[in-house]
Amino acid sequence: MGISERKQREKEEMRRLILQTAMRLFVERGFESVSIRNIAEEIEYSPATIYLYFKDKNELLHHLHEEGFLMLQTQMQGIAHISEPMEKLMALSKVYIDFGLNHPGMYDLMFILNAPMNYLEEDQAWIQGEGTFRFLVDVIIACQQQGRFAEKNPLQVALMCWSFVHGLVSLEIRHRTRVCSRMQLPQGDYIEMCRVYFNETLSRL
Amino acid sequence: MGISERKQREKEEMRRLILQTAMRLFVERGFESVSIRNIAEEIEYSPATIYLYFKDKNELLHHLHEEGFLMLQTQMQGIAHISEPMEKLMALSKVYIDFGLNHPGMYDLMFILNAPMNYLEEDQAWIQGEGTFRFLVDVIIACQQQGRFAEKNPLQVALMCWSFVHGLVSLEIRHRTRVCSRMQLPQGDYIEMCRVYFNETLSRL
DNA sequence: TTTCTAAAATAAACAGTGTTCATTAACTTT
DNA sequence: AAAGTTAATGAACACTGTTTATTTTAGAAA
Repeated sequence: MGISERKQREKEEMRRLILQTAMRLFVERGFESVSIRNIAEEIEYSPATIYLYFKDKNELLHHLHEEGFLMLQTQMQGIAHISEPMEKLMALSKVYIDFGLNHPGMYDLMFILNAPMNYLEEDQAWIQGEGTFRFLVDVIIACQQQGRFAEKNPLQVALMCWSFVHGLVSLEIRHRTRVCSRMQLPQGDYIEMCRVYFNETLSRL
Repeated sequence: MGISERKQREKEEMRRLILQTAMRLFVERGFESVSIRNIAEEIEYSPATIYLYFKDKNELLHHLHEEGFLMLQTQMQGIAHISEPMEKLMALSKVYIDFGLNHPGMYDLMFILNAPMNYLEEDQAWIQGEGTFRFLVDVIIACQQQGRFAEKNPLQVALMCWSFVHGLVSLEIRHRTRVCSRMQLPQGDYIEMCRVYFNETLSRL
């Protein structure tokens, strides 16, 4: 029964072709100008074909956002070797911020846009987000075992850290930090702000 | 020459009618489902008429986002009387977070969406944002005069505070805090997190 | 009061979007 | 070769923001 296996394989290849093309257009010309028709034209198929492989655009975007998490997690593997917890927390923040500023479109999809979340049911888990968040929580717990962050709920501390760096990145991406550039706050000092946040304040809890 | 004055007034009234209707639809049925045609139908004019009063949708959204800042600033006036700076900082955070969670569509427009910023030229000031940010900076400076926040750049400290609360609100609005609700972090504890952030950590700088 | 003119409003179109469905083409099985 | 199954598509639907030529409206001048 090699035929149905081949068909399965071809179907999977088609899915990947669509995703890869969508991703390429996405980073090439930005998110808001990637339509189903654009993708279809690029792969020389009819727009309707894409709907044979993905329920709707939300599902397509969800899979793209999944790819984004693979990218981010790859970056995060680069700091897995760091054993000193506070150093690791700083390094993690740097990875996160760099990722956001270097791949704003991807960051958008992962942490700002509604679309990829609309694909999930109300009660369904956001697996990618949880996996990444878990990484942060574990670092926080390691910090706590060194006596940092008092005996606070590690999830709460993790959410505080995440909120802080997400706030920085998303305000920057959506051009809201303009209030600062006009006020002569040195740009690109985000890592320094993390250092202040983590080393000089949060860690004294 | 009362006629041209009346015409001016009528023109201004029409602008307000469009803005008010847009705003109503906007809070009623959410942002993504408010089209120029919807607004036009609601006020019983042709869609093309709206383009006689607003250059494009970006400009319309920019004026809506301006209204949002008026709302927020009104809320902020409610804490103007507080003289103790750290208390004021906490109250300001509460106002900001409550505003975001109670008017997610408005918050979206003011701090997340690209559209209203696209109306501004590259080098043009984001007046509304700067005005509101200034309020925060002044509170920070008052805190510093009490010996808080060391001798850090007040703009930087302000951006850190803003990033933190914006991170919390925007992750919540865009349903990214799902990672926590599934991990049993008590929801609605944002104000407590601010307390920890400001009182127990940042203020020790 | 009637004609002229300038402003306001619109109908219709353009080019695009996501999505669906009846029809066609290709391939597998009988 | 005929029948059955699956994949792909053309064409349409109901939208979107936006522009332009045309018509309506209303004040000014005759």
